[in-house]
Amino acid sequence: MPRAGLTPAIVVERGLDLADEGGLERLTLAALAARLGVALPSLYKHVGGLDDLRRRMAVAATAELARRLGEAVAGRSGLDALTAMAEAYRRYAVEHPGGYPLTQVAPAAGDAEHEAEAERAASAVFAALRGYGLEGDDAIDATRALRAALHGFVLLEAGGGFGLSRPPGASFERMIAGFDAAFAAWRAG
Amino acid sequence: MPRAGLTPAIVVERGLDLADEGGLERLTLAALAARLGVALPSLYKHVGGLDDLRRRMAVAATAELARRLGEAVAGRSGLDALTAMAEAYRRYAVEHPGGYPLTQVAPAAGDAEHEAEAERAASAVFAALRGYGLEGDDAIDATRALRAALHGFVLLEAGGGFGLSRPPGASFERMIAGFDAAFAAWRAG
DNA sequence: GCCACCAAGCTAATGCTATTAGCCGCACCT
DNA sequence: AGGTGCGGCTAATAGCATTAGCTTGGTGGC
Repeated sequence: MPRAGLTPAIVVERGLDLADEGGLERLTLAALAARLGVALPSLYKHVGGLDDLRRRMAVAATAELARRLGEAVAGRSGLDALTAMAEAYRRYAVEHPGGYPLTQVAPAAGDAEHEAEAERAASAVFAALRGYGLEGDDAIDATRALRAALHGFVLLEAGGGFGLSRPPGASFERMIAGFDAAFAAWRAG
Repeated sequence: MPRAGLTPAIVVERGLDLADEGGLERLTLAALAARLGVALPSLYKHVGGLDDLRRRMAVAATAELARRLGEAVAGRSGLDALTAMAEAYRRYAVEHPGGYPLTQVAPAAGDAEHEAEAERAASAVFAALRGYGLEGDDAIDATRALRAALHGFVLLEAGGGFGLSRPPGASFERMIAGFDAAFAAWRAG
């Protein structure tokens, strides 16, 4: 019998595909093994189990999100940076409905690799606010509010939490414009 | 053997307790049956299965959230209403970490009971914005932004997504203040 | 070119989960 | 007191993750 030629990277990649297609609940070792044309236990030669697979997927997804966010804010500032970052954020979530939720699970304590990627992603959000001149607690509060709004928006959109009355993209743009104005006057908040 | 005296309501209630203690992943029919002092298949006399249990829990949790939000906005307006509603929202999420996520899953198509409760909760959020004089798409966008921020904030807080550097409550207050200012100037957004 | 080794695949077995089928007895209603 | 329905039970099935241990194919050393 010919070997399948799997590697941990391939397993993680196909796992992300599977999650994007059917949601994270459908990510099962059995389904993934079938997708890869391999018996279920064979996967254990490449990943440590379902939990380990999910962790690796989270690291990969977070790295990709961080990369896109970093690219979006590079060379931009103010509303321009904020808009580009937010659009990149939402686009990633729309394109990767299975991978996105993994980018927002907190890394396990001591998981340096995962923590580093999560930090990179959070830094890109933070960087989009650099032009607003916020410092200390102001900057922390602003970053938290922005992350919360982005996270909540894409989750509600993906979950069908918004009605069908108005395109989500329009509401998203308006929300970002609202944040731009709020950040400009943040110190008075 | 003495009867346990279960009802669907009791099963749902204990299920919510279980979810609040260990998270939604730990909500298993086996654990719930053990908690209720009953064999696993006995639960099927009261709920249709795991999916049905989760749906009933979602309805109950959403009803409770809607009740609290409705009470918070009653007799208040403007920033007062916004703050009270937001505090009630966050408090519910903190007190019911297992039940809260269920309040934000979209009802199945045709599930009138679930839809009605979800509508009640969304209406309470909407009602908190009444004092800002927003209409049409402006009101839709504002409600979506507020819901997104509330949802994202409590999820990130519960998931440990925020660092330990600053109390989340302070950031939450600041976020609400930011929304108050943003809604006051929303039409210009 | 052969051989030995290692890793990648496999089958088999275990235990946990949900679900269904079918049995039994308690408690209420007349 | 008796009948009946409902709420509990045990048994059986199927899907999942995980572990153990076997087999074989590809590759590097000689």
